[in-house]
Amino acid sequence: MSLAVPTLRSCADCPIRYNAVCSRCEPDELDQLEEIKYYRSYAAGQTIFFNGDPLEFVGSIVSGVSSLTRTLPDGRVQMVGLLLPGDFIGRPHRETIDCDVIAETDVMLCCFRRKPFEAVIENTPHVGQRLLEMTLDELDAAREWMLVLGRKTAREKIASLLHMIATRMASLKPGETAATTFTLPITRETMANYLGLTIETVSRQMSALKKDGLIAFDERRDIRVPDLEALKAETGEDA
Amino acid sequence: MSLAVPTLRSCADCPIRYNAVCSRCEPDELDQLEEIKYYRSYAAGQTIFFNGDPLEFVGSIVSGVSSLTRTLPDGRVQMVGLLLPGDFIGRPHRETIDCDVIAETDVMLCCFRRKPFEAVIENTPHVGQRLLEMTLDELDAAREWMLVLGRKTAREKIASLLHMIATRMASLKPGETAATTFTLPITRETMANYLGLTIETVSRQMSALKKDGLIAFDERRDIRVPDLEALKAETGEDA
DNA sequence: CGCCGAGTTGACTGAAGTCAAGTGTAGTGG
DNA sequence: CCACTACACTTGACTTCAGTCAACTCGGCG
Repeated sequence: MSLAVPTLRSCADCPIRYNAVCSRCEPDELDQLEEIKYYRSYAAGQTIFFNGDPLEFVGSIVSGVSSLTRTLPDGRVQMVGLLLPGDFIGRPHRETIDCDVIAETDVMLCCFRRKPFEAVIENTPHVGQRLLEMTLDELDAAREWMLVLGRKTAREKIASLLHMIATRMASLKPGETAATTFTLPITRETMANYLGLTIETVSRQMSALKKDGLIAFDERRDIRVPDLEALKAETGEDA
Repeated sequence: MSLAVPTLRSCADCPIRYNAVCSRCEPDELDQLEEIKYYRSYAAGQTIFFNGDPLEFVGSIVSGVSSLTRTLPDGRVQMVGLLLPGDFIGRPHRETIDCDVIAETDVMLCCFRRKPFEAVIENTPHVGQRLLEMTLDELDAAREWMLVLGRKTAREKIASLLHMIATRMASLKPGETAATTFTLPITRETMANYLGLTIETVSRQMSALKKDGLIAFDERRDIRVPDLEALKAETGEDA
């Protein structure tokens, strides 16, 4: 399952030191975590956990993008979470995992065996407090997404996803202003599973938004948004 | 806003003593909470918080049912949470609330002003640990609901909601075996808002399930489920 | 008694799904 | 170097499920 494990690194120069579950830790708490941590790597497309797997470890995404999906017996798939660097996988005091966890890109995890990690939560305040805050943020995001899934049209769903990705990308390079260009990190199928649509509908709505001048692309994954506000007006969230 | 406030009661004989945010508290922790708690009552239909309101208190539902909803500018509504007795309203360290909170039935809340409650979380372990566990449960429920909203048919959505309410109600009164009879705590419109459907579709699917013998009702809100397993088979979750 | 709101039912419409055929690109092996 | 395959994506024709609009019942209440 794992690829080559990277050379062990110290928490001090970890890229997610200040937004992961460990971000509030005092030095002595960090020492406790450092004792039980280890790294694992996964290639794009690999499954990190299958639904029902025993939850032997929990951990943080150090780099890459991972998705949580649930599948109905007849094969219908719904993505229920998108995990970025710093996000947490697994939950304490749960014996098994109840969705598939898939590496959408190459992923590196900082793992803790579950039982020792539960002990850390019992014994130190800051890990549990940070985990509570992160879980509340995830709950807010999930509720936002329920509105998209339950009440938006296909066109609005696509516009919402593109607008979310565009603004997130734009916030990473704050020099640029109105027009934004980015490479979609996910396939049409992944978009469809996120939005509760079929790939055909995704494709048609992408073409329609292109025809209407709201987005532009030649290479299928390289998207240009000439006017972010115009795209936002298509999400249904604007008055 | 508030109706007549009930006579103050002690935590010892509180109906949600063993499943609310305080359920893990040691006697001294309970004393701390008892010092800052107060009760509020709301009539069915009242709004407890409007979207954007300052979050001055948090608290537990002692009795009744409350909903969380989000609304698009053109009026489309999506319910994003259904809170039953023991469930928690509000989140620590958040200045405002980002959805509407509505009393679906008469509701009694056990409230704590937010700032003192945050202090309790900092100073005692068991409130934060229990709140983390409850929030993780809510996140699981939200993800389960994303699958319902994104991928299920109208009939499967209705069956899923009825099955969920039947099982949750059953868990609240552990004396009865398989609670196959319950009173729907919500209107058809509320059901529609929860399921991402119209009231007409809800009504039609309720009639269809009734015709197929999966549920029975004369009074529109008093539902009898003769065979919980048969209902579950209609949710799409059974193989 | 008439009004109102909750709910039901019917006729029709339309948005998204299904099925099918196609393009374009990348990789593989003879 | 060119088939051959595989995969991601697009497009078209048709179907269907749920939405829209409208008429109706039922019960409660001033």
